[in-house]
Amino acid sequence: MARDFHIGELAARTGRSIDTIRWYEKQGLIPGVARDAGRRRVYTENHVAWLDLIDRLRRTGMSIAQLREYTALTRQGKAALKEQRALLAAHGQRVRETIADWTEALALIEAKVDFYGEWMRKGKRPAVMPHHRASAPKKEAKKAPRRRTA
Amino acid sequence: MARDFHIGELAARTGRSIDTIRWYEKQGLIPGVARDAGRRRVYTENHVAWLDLIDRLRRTGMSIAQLREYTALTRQGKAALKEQRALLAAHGQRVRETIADWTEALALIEAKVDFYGEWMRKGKRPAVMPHHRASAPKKEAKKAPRRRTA
DNA sequence: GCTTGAGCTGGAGTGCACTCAAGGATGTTC
DNA sequence: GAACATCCTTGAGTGCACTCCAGCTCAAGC
Repeated sequence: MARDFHIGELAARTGRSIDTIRWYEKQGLIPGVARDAGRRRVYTENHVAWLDLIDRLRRTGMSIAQLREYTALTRQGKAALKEQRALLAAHGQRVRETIADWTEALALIEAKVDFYGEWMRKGKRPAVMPHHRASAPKKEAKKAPRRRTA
Repeated sequence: MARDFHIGELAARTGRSIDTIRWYEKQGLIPGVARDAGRRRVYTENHVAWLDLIDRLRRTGMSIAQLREYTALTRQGKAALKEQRALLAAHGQRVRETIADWTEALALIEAKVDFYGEWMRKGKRPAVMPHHRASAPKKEAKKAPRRRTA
């Protein structure tokens, strides 16, 4: 279909750096990369879509290791459909849990913002800040990923 | 009020490791740590509450640097009320944005899970996977924090 | 045919947030 | 008073996910 292209364009179109793309490939996250006569990597539209998916998963906290697993599964195509689905479903569950966790945290943050607002308006510290005898050790904290500093 | 305690108990009650607590202190995230006769750190109930707040903020992606800033502001008490509020409000905004981002990603993930389900049921790849000509470069990606591997 | 620009490889370096280890002091229990 | 737990400090090490660099090749434009 549409003409293929080199790494610079892929980088521009996906928002990742060239180095990151090469590094991802080395990590096994980018299947089907051809080379042209001059040994340069050649990409297709599919790679753009794939990197977009990768990005979604990364941004919702999937580690490179898990992404590598998932990529390996998709490489097996139909044969590993069940596993692909399971892996994604599990990730979806983690995402739901994290959203719940963040939503809860947001409530606390907003309460504290209100508390400050009160304090400023009244000139003196309001009686109750629901500093919440809440969260127990919460050993099983939700995970969330690091993002590039971009 | 309630008797004070040492670092081991604080660690147990907040779910952080002893090393982390000492490291946080060195980073300027824990004000008002007294010492007993034997130079051991002494904590109060307030420290438990404070660490819980810190934890909330950390888990919603606030960096140590920002936490340090916030801590410094609270150390100034009333004098920096406005800044404390602004910092927290800004963070709340980021949290809201991230939740929105994650929610959007979740929709894609679930769509893909359904897609796999279809594929498995029908035995052949369904026509449309809204592989979504969606997300543009998305240079301004939402940030999210790293979590301890715990 | 030479400059310019994009891409290549391999490997070292970075930033963040811990985490661990060594060697020692102090406190508590029997 | 000996054993053991708990705490102390300093400094080094870890894991993750990039990011940068040196030195090179290749292709295209003028």
